[in-house]
Amino acid sequence: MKQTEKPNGRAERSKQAILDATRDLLAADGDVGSLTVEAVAARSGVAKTTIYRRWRDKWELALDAVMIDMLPSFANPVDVGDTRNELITFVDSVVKIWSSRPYGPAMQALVSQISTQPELARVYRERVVEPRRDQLAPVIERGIRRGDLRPDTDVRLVHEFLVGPILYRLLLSGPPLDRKLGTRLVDGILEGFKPPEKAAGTKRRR
Amino acid sequence: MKQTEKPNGRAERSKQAILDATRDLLAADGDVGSLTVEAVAARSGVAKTTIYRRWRDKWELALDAVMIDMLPSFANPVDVGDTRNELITFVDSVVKIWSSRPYGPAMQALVSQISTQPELARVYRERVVEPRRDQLAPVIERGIRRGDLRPDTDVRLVHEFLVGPILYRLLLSGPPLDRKLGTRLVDGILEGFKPPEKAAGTKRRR
Amino acid sequence: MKQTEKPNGRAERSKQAILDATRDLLAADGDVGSLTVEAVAARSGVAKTTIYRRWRDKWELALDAVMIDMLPSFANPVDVGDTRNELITFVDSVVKIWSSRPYGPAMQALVSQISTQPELARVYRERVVEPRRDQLAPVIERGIRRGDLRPDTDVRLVHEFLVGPILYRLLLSGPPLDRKLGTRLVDGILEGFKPPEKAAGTKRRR
Amino acid sequence: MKQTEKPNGRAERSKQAILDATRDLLAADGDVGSLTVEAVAARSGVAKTTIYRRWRDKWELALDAVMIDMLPSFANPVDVGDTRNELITFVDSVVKIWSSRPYGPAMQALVSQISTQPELARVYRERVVEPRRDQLAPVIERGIRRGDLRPDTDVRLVHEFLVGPILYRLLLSGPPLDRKLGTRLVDGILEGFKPPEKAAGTKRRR
DNA sequence: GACTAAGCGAGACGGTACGTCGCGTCTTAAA
DNA sequence: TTTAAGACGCGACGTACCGTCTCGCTTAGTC
Repeated sequence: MKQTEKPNGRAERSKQAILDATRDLLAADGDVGSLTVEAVAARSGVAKTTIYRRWRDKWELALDAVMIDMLPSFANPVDVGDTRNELITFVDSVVKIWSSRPYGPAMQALVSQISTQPELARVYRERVVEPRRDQLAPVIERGIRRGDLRPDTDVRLVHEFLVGPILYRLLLSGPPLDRKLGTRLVDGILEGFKPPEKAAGTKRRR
Repeated sequence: MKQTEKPNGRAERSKQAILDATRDLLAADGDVGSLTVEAVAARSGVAKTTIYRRWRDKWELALDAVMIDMLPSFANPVDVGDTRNELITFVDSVVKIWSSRPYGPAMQALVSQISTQPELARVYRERVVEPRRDQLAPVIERGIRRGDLRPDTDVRLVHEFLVGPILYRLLLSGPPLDRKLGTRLVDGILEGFKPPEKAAGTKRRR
Repeated sequence: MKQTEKPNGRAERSKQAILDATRDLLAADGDVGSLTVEAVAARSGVAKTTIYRRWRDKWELALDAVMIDMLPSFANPVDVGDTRNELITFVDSVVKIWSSRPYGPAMQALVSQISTQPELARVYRERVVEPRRDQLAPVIERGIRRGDLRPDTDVRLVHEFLVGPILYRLLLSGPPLDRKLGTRLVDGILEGFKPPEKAAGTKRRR
Repeated sequence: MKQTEKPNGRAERSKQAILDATRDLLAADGDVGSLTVEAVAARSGVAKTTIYRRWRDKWELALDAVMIDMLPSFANPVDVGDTRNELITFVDSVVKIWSSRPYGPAMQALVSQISTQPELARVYRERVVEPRRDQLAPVIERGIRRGDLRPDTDVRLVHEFLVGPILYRLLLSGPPLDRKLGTRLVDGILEGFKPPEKAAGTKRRR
């Protein structure tokens, strides 16, 4: 049995120490500059070499550190018989994670690296984007079956409509991510912006 | 008269050389790392000192360089009598700028700095986010007057629904920014995802 | 019986493998840098631990490796009835060993460590310098008895006159160690540099 | 005028600080390990980069540091009408420099690098070996003219006879470099080791 | 038409962190 | 019990850019 797989072996212990130190540093302040491999090494009581043995550079480390406990915190929307509520559950979990430390600031700091380094992008898509879309898919399916959503509703498009605006606020457009944001987004895309009287008779253009 | 204000003085000439070099380096490859102050100095035939005299650091320089010719390229949607077309014009100009060099890659590279440094964020909002919202406002107003949009349509929300998903694709979710994207986004938010027969009788919740 | 003393025990076999690997690496190229403990371990198929069990550090190992087969290769000058020839035999064995691989390059690489670390210096003197002087002593004694050398000839001084210049060439002054070098050195110290007519009547100053 | 050539410019000041720190560290203890570029930087209040800008590695720096004030300290033997005294003057200056700090220990530490790195070897020969031989040449010439030395006396050989044994003691054979050493060496090579009565009638073999 | 001071090129500098290398120690599983 | 395998703490390496700092030279604008 390899050492790395042993639950409480030295390898595992130092790995945890590194990830903890990384999260601490990311949470300490939003400054990307605070996350240095040397600082992680110092804080975790681990040698720099040990860090580089496991992660190619500090961005891979940071992504790992934030993803590992970001993933389980996603609310998995269960069937509550109400599509709107299920969508709000989904979108609120996005708002919640990105408005909490260290995840919001970490995302701000990491996003340039993720979108720039193909390997990081691949990992992020595989481990975050796709799982989240897979969580949303059954909600959409149930919504269509219930008659709450158009039969041709595209999961990918809905996903982008729900997450994109939150990302835009987090990164560029500024206003804080407040509690009501999720509800407004869900209502926005459910109802659309055409006035009801006109919407009734409109043929959907695609 | 100060030299800086003279149209073709030494100061102005070197400023242009610096901005040009910056754009060249950003366009050369998507790698952020290629943009170093020393590289800019070398390529523009200017001393590093001269760069630091004008910009606090390379991120301010980079933001300046890309904003300066990004701004005039925004399509200003004119009144064509059709709200949907006007919205598509707006959103297509976002898709277009972010899918072209060096603006897309530059945005990917800069977004972490913008969202992390308050001063950069302020500048970006003042000079990009708000002007774009100001462009969108008359479109929304005309749409409401024409009866194409609900009377309570929120410009800010529509803006975020149109730009957010594009940003999400550019940075994280991956799929390329294609030509049909703008149309799909506009139709998505106009119609909403409720089926027509139900949407007709629904009371909007806000 | 301890394993270390068993002629073909595991201990003895790995010791030989380590020494062989060390010599190979030293011979491979003159570069000292090629001799790393990790390289020795890899090449000998032995764990680093096993090396450190036997040698304090790589310099002790290296010195051991080169001394072990350097020692028996010393020509032990036998009584051939001619002092000059016996001295040439002695000095030529020094020239020969230091102009061959890996001994010359190894000496160049090791000399700083030997002269710097007291323990290594002690070992080198006990196992190389003194045995060689002990080889030279009977040659000098026979030379004095035969009337070929002054009665007060100092073995230590002759030894240093014969070996020193060779070492100087090997390490610093540069010219290659050629075959005639031994003869020139022996003649140089036998005759001295005073002209014969004067030397005859000179009283030796000491 | 280049800054580097300015006698008290920043460049020159930091260069001196670096060389001083290097000598201090070399003198502090004979340990080679004490001479680290980082230690030199720390002690001299200079950035590591500044050191690497001028010297390829710590060995070039060390060689420079010791050579610079070793060279002027060489006693240049003047014509005192007595060849033996002039030779003793020469050889004593070698004994003296190598028995003083930091030059002796530094030489012990550096000799492996000098003899191993062709570039260092070239510098050492050009700046130390050859100048010293050039100092010895006129002594030999005068000695021949005076009839104190054989007409075919080879400067190179005499030089090696005088310096080699000292080097051998410094590095390997052990006994300290004492004050009488120079005299013994000069007498040794002047008289040779053949007994006077035999030496008179001997034909020199070369 | 010379004088002078601001702005500039050039590039060395102190500094921080990088990612790498090899040392010598320590842990673990298998022989 | 000893070994091979190899992770680890450590310390230094040499590099890359950062942003600051002289230093003369250029170059306008003033006298």
